[in-house]
Amino acid sequence: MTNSRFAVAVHVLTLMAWSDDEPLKSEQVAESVNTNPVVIRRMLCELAQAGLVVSQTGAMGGSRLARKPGAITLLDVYRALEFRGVFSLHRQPPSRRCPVGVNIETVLGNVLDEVDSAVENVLEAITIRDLVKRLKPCVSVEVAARNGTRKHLNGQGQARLVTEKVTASNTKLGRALS
Amino acid sequence: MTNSRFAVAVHVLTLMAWSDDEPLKSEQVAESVNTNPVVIRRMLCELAQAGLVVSQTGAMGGSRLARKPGAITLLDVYRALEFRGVFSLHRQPPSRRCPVGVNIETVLGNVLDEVDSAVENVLEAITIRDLVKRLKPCVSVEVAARNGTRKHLNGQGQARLVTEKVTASNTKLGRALS
DNA sequence: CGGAATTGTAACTATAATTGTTACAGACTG
DNA sequence: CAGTCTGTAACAATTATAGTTACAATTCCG
Repeated sequence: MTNSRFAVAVHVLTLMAWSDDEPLKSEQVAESVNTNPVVIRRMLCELAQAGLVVSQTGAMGGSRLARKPGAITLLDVYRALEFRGVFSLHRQPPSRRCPVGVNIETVLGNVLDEVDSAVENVLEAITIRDLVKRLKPCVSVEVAARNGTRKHLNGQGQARLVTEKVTASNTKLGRALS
Repeated sequence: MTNSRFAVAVHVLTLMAWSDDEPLKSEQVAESVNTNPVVIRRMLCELAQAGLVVSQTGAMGGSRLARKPGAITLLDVYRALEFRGVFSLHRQPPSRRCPVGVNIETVLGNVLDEVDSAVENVLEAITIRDLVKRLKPCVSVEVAARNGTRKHLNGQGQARLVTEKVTASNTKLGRALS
């Protein structure tokens, strides 16, 4: 798959799990993912339709997980994005005058189903909570490294237009992102 | 995956297995796959580089399997086409200023490796010979049906420019395709 | 209430991968 | 030598994804 939709969706949900129940703005998420906020909102709509996140419009709005991270599997994410399977069949159907062409789609379809099942079994066994857990050791290493080289790693952020009022942007993840 | 390269490659190899050792011309294969001969030749080059087929240039040339169908697994095909894995990571790397973004690629990479392994295990267990076997029952049903409706199903082929000499086109699969 | 902040969404453009097409040089057969 | 094929380059067409701009609708807060 040339596409990173799955990776981005998992990233987004993991970010929300990381930030507990605090709603995130699409702009914050976009900054972490390193893309455009509209791309994120588009994806959040899909995830919301699948019941994985809930969003709120208006000032102080944002999105958060609809369930606990342990109750969201990567299979849920995969299905939310409506992938059609790992491989595709022929774009245009093979010749019906050829004894192989006429039936290869059926046979291949069975193979692709087998592959898809295998993929789904793996994805079903991993939850967003698992990913957060896997993330934590990496991050503490990272934080340790960062403490040793504070001058290098701090201060490379662009100036953010954050007021000093206590807002959602001024909480745990908000600070991490700004 | 939006692409049908895998399906086409498997189709091609199955076709060659079906036709035993008789070399097939790219035009014949293209007719079965319902695409352009150059698309087939391009793919045959990849399969040849991977050691799955051998081709011969010149008159009376064509391509055939380099090994017995039972010695070619779908994993061989998958690898020949150099897929990079079932999913991709982010196109552009996530923010290094975000505690999630900075490590999500590592964590996701592990997940994608797990998925890829699962896919490869399935593909490794299926050979081209298996597919030919799976094909055969379908085809006999098809042949039976065709015999009942011969007038409909015959004669819809375009006129082919086949000489009546005994050529490769005049053998088992050649007849089926013409 | 009115203004500011955010999502949802439409309508584009841009980018990238695959697929399809034309053309032709080089290899092989008879 | 004449005719058949593959290998390959070059380019157009198609499709999916990603990015951008714009704006209506919703919600919060003073």
